[in-house]
This record gives sequence, structure tokens and C-alpha cells, in this order.
Amino acid sequence: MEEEMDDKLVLALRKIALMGGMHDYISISSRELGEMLAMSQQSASKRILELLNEGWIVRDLGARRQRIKLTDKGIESLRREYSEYQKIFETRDHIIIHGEVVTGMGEGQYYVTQEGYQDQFLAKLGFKPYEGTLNLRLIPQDIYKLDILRRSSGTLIKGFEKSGRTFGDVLCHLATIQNIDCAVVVPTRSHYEDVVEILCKNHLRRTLGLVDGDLVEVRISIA
Amino acid sequence: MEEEMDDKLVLALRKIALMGGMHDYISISSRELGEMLAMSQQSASKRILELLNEGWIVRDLGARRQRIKLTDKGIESLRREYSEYQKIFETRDHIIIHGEVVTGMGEGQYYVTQEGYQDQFLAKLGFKPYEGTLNLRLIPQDIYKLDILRRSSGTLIKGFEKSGRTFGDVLCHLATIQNIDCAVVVPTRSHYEDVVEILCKNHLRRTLGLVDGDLVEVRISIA
DNA sequence: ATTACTAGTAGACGAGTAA
DNA sequence: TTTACTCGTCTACTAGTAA
Repeated sequence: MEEEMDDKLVLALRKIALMGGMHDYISISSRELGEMLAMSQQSASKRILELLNEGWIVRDLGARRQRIKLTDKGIESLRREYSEYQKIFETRDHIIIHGEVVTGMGEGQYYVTQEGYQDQFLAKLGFKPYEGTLNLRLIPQDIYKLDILRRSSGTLIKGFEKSGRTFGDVLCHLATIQNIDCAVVVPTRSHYEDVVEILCKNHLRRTLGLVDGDLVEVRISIA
Repeated sequence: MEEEMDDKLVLALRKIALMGGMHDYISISSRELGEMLAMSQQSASKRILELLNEGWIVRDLGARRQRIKLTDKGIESLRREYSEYQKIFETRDHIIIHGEVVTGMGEGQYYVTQEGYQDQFLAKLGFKPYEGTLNLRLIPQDIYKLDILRRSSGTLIKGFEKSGRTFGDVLCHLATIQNIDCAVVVPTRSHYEDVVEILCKNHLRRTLGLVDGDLVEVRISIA
């Protein structure tokens, strides 16, 4: 119920901000706000009281007309929505994911040292990875971004067979961690949905001084 | 009633876009969408039907899970909201106003040729204005922007007295029209709230071939 | 003019459930 | 499991009106 009304409040807040209420007090009657929101004067008045109660605006209730200004808290609420739109519309060239350093089960090391992969890594990623991967467990709110990566083209490392054992295709995406070039291996949809493996020519744990539980930001290039 | 439901629909559309639905079909159940919107599966299902009906999404209703993608029309709806936020947050360095060329009452010409102003124009605006101003009647939805200009610092042209007559201060803002440097005189709050005067070293009507009724875009720098 | 209270109501929502 | 129907409830709105 607390989160429920947010949307309507943010909508009203946005209209006030559009009138210039972010920068200074603006004079706006409940009728005018009602018109902008396609609702009655009474409802707009109520909305204003709710915004006040939420601490998103401050108000100077003059004799004739009220003057309203957004608070920092109100601006912050708007910025949260704005950043959602930025994610939607400005996600053409890169995606940023956040994850916690975790210890994998050693499969990364096993796979990355296979000769059948190594040559392709050098040719297609531009580096020969350190014999071991950095495992990151994504924070929950970033997990959906894996789907974006799965849909974008990325760099395909072809699978191969060796002594009867099949090594599958690996989909990589070039990325950077604190400006160090690396590549992200996106997990298939079925296993460990939330853990990505990072390939890098350096031993990232040592180079960046990472230990389990550290939060890392990865900037991934997408096609 | 048609516009009423838009807000809720756009909200749902935004969540779908955040999941990646702008770029390709994504698999999302009505339950999942409901969770993201803090509502029941039933209501989310209804929302999806409304979005379909509005033509904002298309859907591939598989046996197990539906797949949803935004249409161009849906993307356009999101972009409209996004541009509102851009106006709110990216109005730091310039404002763009639109107005219709109108014929003033000659006061502009009278004022601009006063010696007391002329020297200041050259010093503070960087040009000596043509003896006559271009008058623009702002389109209604841009009138609020004048308030932003009044609040920003601008360039103050000081008033003076001459033979008992008082010439007041004039607040200018440097601007461009089709990349031609000019300055906008913001009207005081009391008179002709919606008409601005443009100062320019050129005769703008001739240079740009403008006649009454033409719509002009002015890009105004703000502090 | 305003803002905002109270009262009555339309419509949005979720529970139950079918397919 | 899904999606989505019907139906009863209750919220959120507007009208009327006071200050």
C-alpha cells in the first residue's frame, strides 16, 4: 500500500517538475494541476497533500495561490524513474552489471585451459585468459540484464570434441572491470542463472585485490 | 477515459521494456509482470490485454509461456515520457522555445535604438542589434519556459533616464535561431506574457525570409 | 478566487475458478 | 503449470460545499 500510490504521486510530481518546480517555487493551483493530470481540482488537492506528507514537495500556502517546490527527496524520486528510462533507451552500446565475488567449483579453470578454446580466445577476444575465471553472483535486480546479453550477438567461441567428451559453444561479451579488458561468459538459461564468469588475461582477484563477497561493477559492450 | 488509463499502461509497458521487450520478444508470465507492478496475476493479465488492445505490444501466446515485444507505437509512447524526463533533467544548459512570428507595436524599435542601451548591447551581447526586434508569440505549451528564464541569471541591460523619461532594466538571454546568434528579451510578468522579442545584428525577417505566422525555434542558453 | 472536507459512487482490483 | 473469465469488495475518484 505504501509502494502502491507511488506511481500516481510520481506522475503528479513530474508535472510539477515540468512546470519548473525543481528549480524554484512555482505558482500552481490545484485546478491547474488537476487539468494537467486530467483529474478534478479536489483530487489534485489531495495529491498535493499526499506529496507534502511524503516529503517530496514543500509548499508556501499564500492567501490567493499556493507556491510549490520539489524537495531533494522529491527530485530523487523523479531521478529514479528517469534512470529507468535511461536504462531502456540508452542501452545500445553497453550494459553495466553488479555482482558479488564468489568461489566457483573449478569448472571455469577446467574449461578455460582447454586447447580447443584457448586459440579462439586469443583470436576473438584479443587476449589469452588467465587459467581461472572470476565468478560473480549478480545482484538480483541485474539478473534480467543477462537476457539482453543472450539476445545480443556477442562473440561465439565454438565448441569441439576431445577424446569422446563434448565441449559446447561459449558465448562471450567483451567487457571491462575498472578499465581492465575482460570478457563475460553468459550462463545458459538452465544452470546457475545468476552467476557469470569473467575471463581476463590477468588474475583479477590479485590484480584488483578482490575477495569473496566484494561487489564488482562490470561494463559490458553489446552489439 | 481514453487518456485516463494511459499512465497505468505506460507503467506496465516500461517494466516490459526494462526486461528487454524493446529489442526482441521476451518471455514473461502475467504473474511475473504482476510482481514487478505489485499487483495480482489477474490484473497483470488484464493489463497485458489492454496493452495489446492499444497496439503497444504484440504477443506470441505459446502453450506454456507467452512472449511479448513492444511495437513501434509502444516504443513511441515510452519515448514521450522519456522526453518529459529529459526536459526536466537536461534543461541545465539550454531551453528551446517555439513561437509564431508576429508584428509588434513598434516599441521594440523605439527602445532598441536608444543610445543608453546600444552601448551595453555591444558590450554585453557581443553585437549591435538591428534597429528593430523580431516578435514571437510563444506556443502555449512553451510559455512556462519563460519562468525558467526569469529565474536564470541572464544578461542584465541596465536602465537609464533621458529627458525625464525612465527606461527600465532589460533582461536578455543569449540565444540562437538556426545557428544565428541573437538575444531574447523576456517579457515582465505583467504584460504580453506570451510574446518575446529577439535582438539580432541582422534583420531576421529578411535574413531568414520570415513572415507573420511562421513558426520559429529559438535555442536559449541559460546559466 | 482559492484549498480541502464529507459523502456517495464508479470502476479497479483480487479471489475463485475454468480451460 | 499457464491465461483470463466472472463477480464481489473496496479503493479512489468526483460532486457538493465550507472556509
